[in-house]
Amino acid sequence: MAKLQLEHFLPYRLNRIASAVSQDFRSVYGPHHDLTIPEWRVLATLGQFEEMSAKAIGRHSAMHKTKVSRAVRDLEERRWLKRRESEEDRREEILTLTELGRKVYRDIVPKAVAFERRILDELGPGAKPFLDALERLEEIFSAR
Amino acid sequence: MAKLQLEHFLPYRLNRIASAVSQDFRSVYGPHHDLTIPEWRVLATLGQFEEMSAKAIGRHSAMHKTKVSRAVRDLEERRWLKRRESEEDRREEILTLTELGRKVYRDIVPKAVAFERRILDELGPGAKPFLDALERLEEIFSAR
DNA sequence: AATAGACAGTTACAGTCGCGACCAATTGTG
DNA sequence: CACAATTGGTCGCGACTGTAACTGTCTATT
Repeated sequence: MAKLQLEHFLPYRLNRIASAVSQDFRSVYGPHHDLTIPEWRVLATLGQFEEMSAKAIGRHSAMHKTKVSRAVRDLEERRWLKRRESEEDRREEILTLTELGRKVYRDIVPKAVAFERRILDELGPGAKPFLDALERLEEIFSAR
Repeated sequence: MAKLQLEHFLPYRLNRIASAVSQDFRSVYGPHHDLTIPEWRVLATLGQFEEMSAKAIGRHSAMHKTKVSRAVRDLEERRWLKRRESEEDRREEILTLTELGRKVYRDIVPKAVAFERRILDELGPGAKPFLDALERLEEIFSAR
């Protein structure tokens, strides 16, 4: 009978590591801005692309459309983004960050980049093969 | 201004990969047994250790005690495990799998091992450094 | 022996999530 | 041009989660 040790089982380990990393990343922006992960993803996507529809944000950040919808609603209430009706397709809303939203974005990005840098530095020479493996995994699972 | 591309950002990638792997792992046992992740973790832990308290299961499988409590309740209803009061400490309950529970466990384990094997094989020579990096990350984040 | 604090496990509650139904706008088909 | 099918976005619902409060038991201090 094959043995299985949960603590060495890949899906389990990946989940633990992913949530530990996310949890720790919270400490990067948490103290200054109170953000959920979905909100952060919307902010990051809009910071990156200037303007985008909710649909496109969902595609780019791998979020269900209801999750995007709610994150957008909350960010709008906080005046970090605004919406305007698309002219070509009036079902669509074009979303952009407000000046305040961009300010927060510019505040967080360098911290996020440094956070990632710190982790990769701790992996040392192991970082490159690790990132390669992640890429390979992304390929594998996007094909399914 | 440092740039940030969400799709290449480590916490984001780890979360995506972890949930894709878990999702895909569901397809291993899903068709035969309907199990949630917490239930699977309890089953796997008890399969591994024969008998254990809920507290110990939580520690070993990194789950909050309320999550363990509910998973145990559900598995008990399904007659996959049973509880008995500890004799040394009557606050504690000693949990063990029933024969039915062990049957399910023995059915799933080889599939789980094969599932993991398949992923690592797809990583080829990159598998070893990848696993090393995971171990390193576990160290880093358990220290925090 | 009595009582205060710690501890195992459960429960109530509030927040979050995804599915499915929905609305309004758009596109395709006859 | 009508009307059926599709699409972007929202909302209600049930399922699941962690926090905090609670119950019952144990342990340490007196």
